[in-house]
Amino acid sequence: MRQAVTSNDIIEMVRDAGLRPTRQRLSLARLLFSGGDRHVTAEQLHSESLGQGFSVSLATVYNTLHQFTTAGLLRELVVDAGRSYFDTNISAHHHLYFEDSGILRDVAGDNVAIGELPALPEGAKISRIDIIIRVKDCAPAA
Amino acid sequence: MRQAVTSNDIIEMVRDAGLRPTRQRLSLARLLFSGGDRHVTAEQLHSESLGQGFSVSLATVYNTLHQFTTAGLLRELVVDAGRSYFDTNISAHHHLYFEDSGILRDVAGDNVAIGELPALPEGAKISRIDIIIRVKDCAPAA
DNA sequence: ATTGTTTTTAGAATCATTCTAAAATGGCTT
DNA sequence: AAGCCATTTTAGAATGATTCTAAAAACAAT
Ligand SMILES: [Mn+2]
Ligand SMILES: [Mn+2]
Ligand SMILES: [Zn+2]
Ligand SMILES: [Zn+2]
Repeated sequence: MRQAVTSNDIIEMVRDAGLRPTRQRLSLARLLFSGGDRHVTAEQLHSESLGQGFSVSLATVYNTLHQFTTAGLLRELVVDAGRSYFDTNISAHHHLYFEDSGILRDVAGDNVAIGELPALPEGAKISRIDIIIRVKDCAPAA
Repeated sequence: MRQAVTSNDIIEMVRDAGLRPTRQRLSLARLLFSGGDRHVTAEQLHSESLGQGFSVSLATVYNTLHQFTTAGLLRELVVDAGRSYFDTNISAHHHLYFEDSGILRDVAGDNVAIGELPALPEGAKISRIDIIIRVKDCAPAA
């Protein structure tokens, strides 16, 4: 399980990722990992931080999100051209995407079965399979 | 079948899409639909046009790609943050994406089975299901 | 405290895409 | 053919998310 709650858990998590537990990284990690799983954009996380009264630069938010992603603490989702979401749920699962509201919802990974795939070229390895179910909220976003 | 080869087929296709068969649209349509299926970006199609000696503005390439997409002649793929691909294959199928080279390859639609999905909210409709198998070409791109 | 490394930051730069407003073209009618 | 009006194309500016730059701040180790 990787449900961090205490300050020490957060510090551990960042340190284990090979990153210095700086004030900014710890605050962002707390926002990301202290509640349930989330899907956030850099801008969202940035304004959430400012809202909570602690200021980080947007550049640091981007740096941190990418560092966490490289360390395997986050997964980057491409669901909409020109905007990246970061997912705190790194287990195998897929997504429901509400195109109108921009909201993402998880779909359990075992709800999808993949049959035979074409043979891959020499030395190629599947790095990930992304499944996005695009939904049109025919009613205006609640 | 929608394999267009003759000039008349191309004109028909554009006209049936509710668009005037202008020189630019016909030339772009010919590039897109005269060979086998393709996955192109706006930039790619634009420089391909210039390469063939007929000049279109990039704005027109974007306009045309979106108009063709709206008309159902193309499908827009989001596979990489910050770059849109347009797919001339509009039948139900999925994609293999070579992350290093940026190449897309089709995967037959019946190679994938989707189980039960979570209940959708009132009036919501699935508009599309995108499956992207990301491949790391462990060897340098051929 | 000193030093050397890592991190943060403001602001500039990038880059795909969209927008704007003007010029060109197309389709009709006379 | 000439005139008219709607549609299309276009160059260039604008946008917006992201990345880069180079300098200041924070950190860890001595
Ligand atoms: Mn990225
Ligand atoms: Mn688009
Ligand atoms: Zn998720
Ligand atoms: Zn395809």
